[in-house]
Amino acid sequence: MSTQQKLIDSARYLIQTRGYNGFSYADVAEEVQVRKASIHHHFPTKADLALAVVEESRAGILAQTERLAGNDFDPLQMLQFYVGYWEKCITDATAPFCVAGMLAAELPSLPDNLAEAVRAHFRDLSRWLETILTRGAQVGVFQLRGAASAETEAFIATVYGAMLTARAFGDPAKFTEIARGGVQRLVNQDASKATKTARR
Amino acid sequence: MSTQQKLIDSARYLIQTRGYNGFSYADVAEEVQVRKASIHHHFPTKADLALAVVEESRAGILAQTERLAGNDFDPLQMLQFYVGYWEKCITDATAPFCVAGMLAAELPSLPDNLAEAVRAHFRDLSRWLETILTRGAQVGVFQLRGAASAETEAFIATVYGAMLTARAFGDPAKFTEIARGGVQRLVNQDASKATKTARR
DNA sequence: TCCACTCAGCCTACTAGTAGGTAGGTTTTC
DNA sequence: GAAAACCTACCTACTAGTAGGCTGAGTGGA
Repeated sequence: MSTQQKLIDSARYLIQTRGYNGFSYADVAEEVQVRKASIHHHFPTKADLALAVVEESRAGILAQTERLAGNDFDPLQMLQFYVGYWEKCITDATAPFCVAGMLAAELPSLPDNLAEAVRAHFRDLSRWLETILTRGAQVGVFQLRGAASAETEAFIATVYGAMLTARAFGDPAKFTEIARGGVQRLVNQDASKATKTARR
Repeated sequence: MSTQQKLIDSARYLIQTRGYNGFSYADVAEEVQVRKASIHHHFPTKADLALAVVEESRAGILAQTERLAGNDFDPLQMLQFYVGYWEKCITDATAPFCVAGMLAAELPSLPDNLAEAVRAHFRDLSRWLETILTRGAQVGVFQLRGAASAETEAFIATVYGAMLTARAFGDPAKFTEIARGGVQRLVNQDASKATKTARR
């Protein structure tokens, strides 16, 4: 793996655990086993490094969004995949928190360009999830109580709130419990009782 | 107001906006218009200052919890009061985030005693809310889908997730929208349709 | 009433250590 | 041999925290 990638990975982990204001170039240098100056070679400023971390995540979401274009996906399975991804990350502590969630909390103290990237991340995530929820409602797998945008934001709040709660109680299991409840809430109870294969 | 209280208030605001790792004694000194050394006089270490902030919040919750002892309260009104409190704080930006929520995100990087106080805060909050939810279920105002503890944690996640979401999107209205939805979800639909006065 | 004393509160001036960042030279790679 | 990667050595600004002195409001005699 390239040093540049190692630097991004290290920064990601440090942001997840300690936040933007809680880590330094010295920490990254220690982890990746290079000198501080070498990090500045790849990322002139700390904001540049954090930006690279966020943009990498955004690219991941964007790639996922494009895969939804064909409309031939299972909305429920997609949501369960999303929650399951974080379940695994949080449970085995590889990524005990979403990097964008951490940065969102620190938003008012972040450099402008980084703050904007974080907001963009949430817009991207929101768009991706709203597509899934809308599609799910169309095929009858989901039952939305309000506007798709509002339901999407509520779902995002549940997932990120679940991360925070799990951290606050020091218990990863709480994430699973709360997040799965958030998915279940969207599922159309009538449809899931009647048929098990509610596809187009 | 005493200097000590001014220091706590200043620290509270700074933690809410920038987090524990995002502010310094210099910032507090600037705001309260005293010298750094004077802060150390009142609070020997930064952790002591932050601890005072958290303990003040805990005391508030504890006082609220004691008021529930008599069982003569309206559970729905209580929950709406809680959400309304944060609605006001976030909307008028007096307190754009819960101090414990912010610290919970930073938990892994906090000094031990401070981290423990934050966890204790969440235990207290959880106990208070669970009392309200349980009582609400007893009198039929609320309808709990699962265990009271699970519902409580889900509600906490929704509220704190709503704060994070509002900050991420730079829109305080999102907090109101999501949090009120969180309350509504608990309300017993049958009961609220049938009678408007579901008291003991 | 005056003096001696205490003490909280606040100050200036300082410490050791760390922050992010830079200048410029050396090594590695294509 | 040129570019990219990485280094040593350094800088300035800032961090939390300390040492020790000044002030002014009480307190307890005699």
